[in-house]
Amino acid sequence: MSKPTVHDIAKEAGVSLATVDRVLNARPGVREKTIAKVNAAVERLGYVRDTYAANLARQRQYRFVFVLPEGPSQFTETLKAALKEAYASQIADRVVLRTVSVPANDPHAIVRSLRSLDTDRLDGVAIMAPETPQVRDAIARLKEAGLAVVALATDLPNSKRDYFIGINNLSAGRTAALLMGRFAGGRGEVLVVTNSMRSRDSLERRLGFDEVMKSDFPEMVVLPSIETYDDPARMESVIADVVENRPGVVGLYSMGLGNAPLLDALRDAGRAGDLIVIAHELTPKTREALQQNELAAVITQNVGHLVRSALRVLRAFCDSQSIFEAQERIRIEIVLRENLY
Amino acid sequence: MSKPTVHDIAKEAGVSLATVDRVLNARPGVREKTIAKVNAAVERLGYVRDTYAANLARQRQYRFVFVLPEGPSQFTETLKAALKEAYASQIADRVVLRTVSVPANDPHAIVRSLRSLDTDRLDGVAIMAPETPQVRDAIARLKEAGLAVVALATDLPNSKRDYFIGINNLSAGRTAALLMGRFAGGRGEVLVVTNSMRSRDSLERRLGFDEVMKSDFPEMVVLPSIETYDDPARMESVIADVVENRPGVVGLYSMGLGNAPLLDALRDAGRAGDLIVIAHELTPKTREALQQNELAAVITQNVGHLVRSALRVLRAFCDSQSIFEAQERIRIEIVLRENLY
DNA sequence: CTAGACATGAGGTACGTTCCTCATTTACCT
DNA sequence: AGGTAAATGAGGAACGTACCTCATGTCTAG
Repeated sequence: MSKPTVHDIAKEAGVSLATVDRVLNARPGVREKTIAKVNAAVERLGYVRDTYAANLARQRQYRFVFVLPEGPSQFTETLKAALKEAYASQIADRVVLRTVSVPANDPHAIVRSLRSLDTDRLDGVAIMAPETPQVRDAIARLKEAGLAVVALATDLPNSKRDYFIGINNLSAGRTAALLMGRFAGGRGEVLVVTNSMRSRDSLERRLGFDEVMKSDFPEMVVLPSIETYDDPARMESVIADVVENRPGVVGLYSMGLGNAPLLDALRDAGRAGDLIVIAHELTPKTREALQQNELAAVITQNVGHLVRSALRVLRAFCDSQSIFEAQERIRIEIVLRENLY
Repeated sequence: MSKPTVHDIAKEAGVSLATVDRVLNARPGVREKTIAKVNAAVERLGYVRDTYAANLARQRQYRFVFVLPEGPSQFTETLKAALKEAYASQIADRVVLRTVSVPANDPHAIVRSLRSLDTDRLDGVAIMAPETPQVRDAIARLKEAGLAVVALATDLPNSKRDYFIGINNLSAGRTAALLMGRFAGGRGEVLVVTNSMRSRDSLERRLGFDEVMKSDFPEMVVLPSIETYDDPARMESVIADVVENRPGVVGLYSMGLGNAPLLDALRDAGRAGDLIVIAHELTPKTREALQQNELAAVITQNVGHLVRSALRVLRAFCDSQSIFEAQERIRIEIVLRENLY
């Protein structure tokens, strides 16, 4: 009645416990025919390995480091909170976690941090950082040392990272465009702002945004991307310019970070709730703006999923197990005023 | 260096292993002073119980039954698939699962099924069924027998169920209205269809839909709900009527089940991709319709979350542990063509 | 036919916890 | 002080799996 164990498999297959163990753990020294017998028994009894017991016996420890951008970004804060939360749950069992903060805009500092990691006392690293040649080299070094490496939230596609955990930013941009186009009724001009176009995320989002705008809303005009370089004053002047000189602008797509200054500037200009504003990442600020109808929609990813997925994937790579892709795909979530949860 | 064990605690507190065990598991027969000593040691060493080992030793088994509506509903099918998937993962550890199908529209058959459950060999039940007085009574009986009972997807608010796992349908309706209003530009008539208004879900969605329509889009006209009683022919005639006699209709909100016949009828009438159609539940059919631009949006809940959450909550109630509400809240997801994942 | 390689069996220990029994110590009451 | 109840200690078995050693069985090449 209860779950079958390895002993049951041994009996069912007519072999010894040792052989069952050899087959289940892919150890050498078993004939094809015997392997088939054991697998058949597994199949027949519906055996599933008791991970509790297995991990206990294996005495496995996973030592991971999360390298995250420092500074008071709302996104990073929620990420750290999610990490703490995941650590307290069963997903982090047998995981020893450490977080390292690095200045996001200083490639050398990032590299220094990555190089200072003690690869002997580590099994995996999750990195959220912009891609530079130096970062690529540092990752190559980590991989050579045999660590599992995943890119978190921001991809590092040309590095040797094992996996990317995050949303497809092209799709995110396409989703934003579809919403913008439909909300605007397919007419008018759209302003696109970001803190920096040097970030891969912004580039990809812009690309996707343009694709859908062109194909689905050919009558709309998308203005060139404006960079604010995290400067609130610059943001103010951009918005002021729109108010005064651009009466045709009906929508605003904020691709990058820095939604707080944007919302402030809109309020100051008296255009909050009037323009169709679509932004990224659900934070306390954007949440409030949704409630106030100052944001039409927020496109976001579930940060809890992000870190849980990172942990699962790192573990899988450490054990050179395969990954259940469907479970690790991070969804592009659309949040409106009414589904703020 | 590695995690402290009960043995370390015993040494640190200067007591025996047996006493540590008594304290950790709140067994009687330990002086207050000794309890304090042990707890101090736990604190000092940062001991956390190894749940793997604990569950292994405890030999805990959770015997759950899922009572689901039978019949070839796409939603039920995906639910069952998700259940199977969850069963194979760590979330279902030490869980013995069984599924029971009941005819959704036969309250007596549902009650018969619920009554036939052997409460002695069961720890918890998840039920997806419309609420009737008889169902309420049957649930009361299950509770009296000491089982954990959760309502799945459809709430049973007046029964003695311990918890409801699913989305807030009022919010779902409100979300649909917000999308519909913004997509339609705040003008035009909206047709609302469902297979049956006898379902609480449809009632609540309609309520939420009307609320937002009235407050945010006062110029739009929402027509009375039309019931199709799962009859494709009736669906055809409803759509045909709109095409011929209702030129003012710009949008269609499908609140309930039966999206396949709806989409067929729209295609037949040549109105697919022309009307703004919003429906519920992501299934292969609605997924395809999104891709074809025949559906403007789908409002859905993640079925994987639904069952995982149900399993977690049932376990928590069995162990009379508290529930981490934030984790169990099922999100109202908005799916467009571009974030179909 | 036999050496040697390979396949399999038998049995043990370990992981961290739970839960049990039985013996011993301690504290308290009269 | 003696008796009794409560508190504590000591030790062991079990959970399901991993991993180890050593013995034995089986096949194949020369």
